[in-house]
Amino acid sequence: MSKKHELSQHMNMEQAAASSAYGCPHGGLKGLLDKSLEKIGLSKSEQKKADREEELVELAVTILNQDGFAGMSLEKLTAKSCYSKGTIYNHFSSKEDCLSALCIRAVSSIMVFFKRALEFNGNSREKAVAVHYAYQLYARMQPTLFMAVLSSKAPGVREKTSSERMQLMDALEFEINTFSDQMFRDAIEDGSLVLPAHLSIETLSFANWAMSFGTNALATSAAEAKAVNRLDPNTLLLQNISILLDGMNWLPLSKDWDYKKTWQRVEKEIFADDVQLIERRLKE
Amino acid sequence: MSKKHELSQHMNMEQAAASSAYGCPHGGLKGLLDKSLEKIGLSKSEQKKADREEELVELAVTILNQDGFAGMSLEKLTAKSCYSKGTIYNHFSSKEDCLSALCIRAVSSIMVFFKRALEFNGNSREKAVAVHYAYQLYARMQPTLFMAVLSSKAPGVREKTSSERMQLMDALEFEINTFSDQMFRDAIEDGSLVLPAHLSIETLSFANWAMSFGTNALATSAAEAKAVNRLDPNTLLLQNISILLDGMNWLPLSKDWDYKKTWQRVEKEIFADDVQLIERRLKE
DNA sequence: GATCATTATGACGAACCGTCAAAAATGACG
DNA sequence: CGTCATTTTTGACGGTTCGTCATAATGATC
Repeated sequence: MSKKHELSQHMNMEQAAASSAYGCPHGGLKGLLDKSLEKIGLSKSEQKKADREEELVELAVTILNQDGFAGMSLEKLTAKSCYSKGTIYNHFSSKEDCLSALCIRAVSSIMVFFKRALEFNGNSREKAVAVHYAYQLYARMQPTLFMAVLSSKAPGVREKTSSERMQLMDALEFEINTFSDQMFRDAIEDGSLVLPAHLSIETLSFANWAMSFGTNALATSAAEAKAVNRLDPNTLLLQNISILLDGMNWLPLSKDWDYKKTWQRVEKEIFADDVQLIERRLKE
Repeated sequence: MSKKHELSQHMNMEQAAASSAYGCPHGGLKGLLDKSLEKIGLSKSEQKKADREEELVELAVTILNQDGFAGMSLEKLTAKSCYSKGTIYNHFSSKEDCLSALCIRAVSSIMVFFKRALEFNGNSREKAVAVHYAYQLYARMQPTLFMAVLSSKAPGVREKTSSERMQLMDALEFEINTFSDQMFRDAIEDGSLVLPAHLSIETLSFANWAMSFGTNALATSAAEAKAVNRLDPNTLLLQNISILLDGMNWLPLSKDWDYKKTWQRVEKEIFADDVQLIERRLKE
């Protein structure tokens, strides 16, 4: 029996909508897309597989959001999808491999956010602030996925991840690194930052990342604990970053510039849509 | 059949040594300890249970270190211990509850480290540096446990943790918070730190924590990745913290004081034994 | 040593993992 | 078309882990 026939019984509207865009076993309107996609140099079967992987990752994200990190299982993914176990394992060599796929998706999204943030019109330190805003925004939009990225670095997960995916992962991380380094290079270039004695660009770049990551991770996972509750979550990261960048002597210093205004401008000028999305979700 | 009889067959020396100190079902030399322990106000049965819990947590830690986070299971704990499933579940209401117990153990150890660090002879900023050293040292000694503390904050884990353990956890976190805040109070007291405009002690304390946590977490879990590899792991945290504390204007600033020397003094004067332990472990 | 309360045991059903032989779909070629 | 080799899909299966619960063992009390 084909799982296809269960569609109308077991699928809710959301899922149906999601998968009809691609199509189960030999799905419907896909032919229309094929031509344009073949241009990229993928054979039909390769393209089909890529499409399905996209579909499965999407589905896995919804499971992750519903049932949390530990609740995510390939069994559930099999049940929710219209494919069978074997096919699922044809895409993901293991549960951990699937998790890594989710993380690649997450990091890619973050990178897109970062690039959007960079379009903010301001001085080099303001641009850095905008990038931090983007990071914090993503952490709030996708808390589980955000934390999952960290878990995916655990040895147990890495060991069970396919080597191709590992390469992709590493390449992405390298891209983010380069991106971060570049922000500091730009700042040195335009004179607003002078490399402190004994410190390299890499060191500053890492410190910057560590602070942002640490703040977001604690804010995300310790949200109910008192340590974080006592502080204003909206400007937590801004404050922490301001202290750090002041420590680097990145001009203009926070005493000479209203970065809170910058923060709000970023919110309104670049990420208004996404913020609205969060707020709408909170009301429900 | 009692599991006790399997001891000589299935237990290795290590485990046997560990459990003989307490004793399976109605273990041997325990009576000697009972009197002194009763003073604290626990009945024999309560004490016995507490002892066994201690033993189980110890055992769980070894499993965690061997098989990693995901590999830890109450099934394995049952197999390695000399008790049965029911008894194990009598101590831990679920796998997650057990994990929380491990984290409580971890945070307690960290707190002990912190207090030792505070005994360092130096100015207030040096003492803060010593505490960071302690944090980083623990993260290197118990990387899996260190990361597990974060995972235990996930909603899925908290939900399945017994309420008593949750309370203990929250109390511990509060203690660490208070401890951190106090460092800043002391610094303000002795005049080496002036509260910057619009910033509270809580804000500084949190920034300090976030930076330390972020650095250690990234260093621990991204050790194989290039981002961290390119930097010196031993002074990573010191550098990051130095920038941050400079940003707070905590005197003496890093340009006026050799904190690398402080760092090394802390290592030698307070944590020499533990560092040796790590290095010995690396050689094997 | 008879009685009752507490604790320990391991068999059990359910969920999940990852594998694999068999079935179905695909597509190349006459 | 029909044939047949290749590729993909399927779901049944063995193994592990979870958490529960009826039953058995233990211990306290009189």
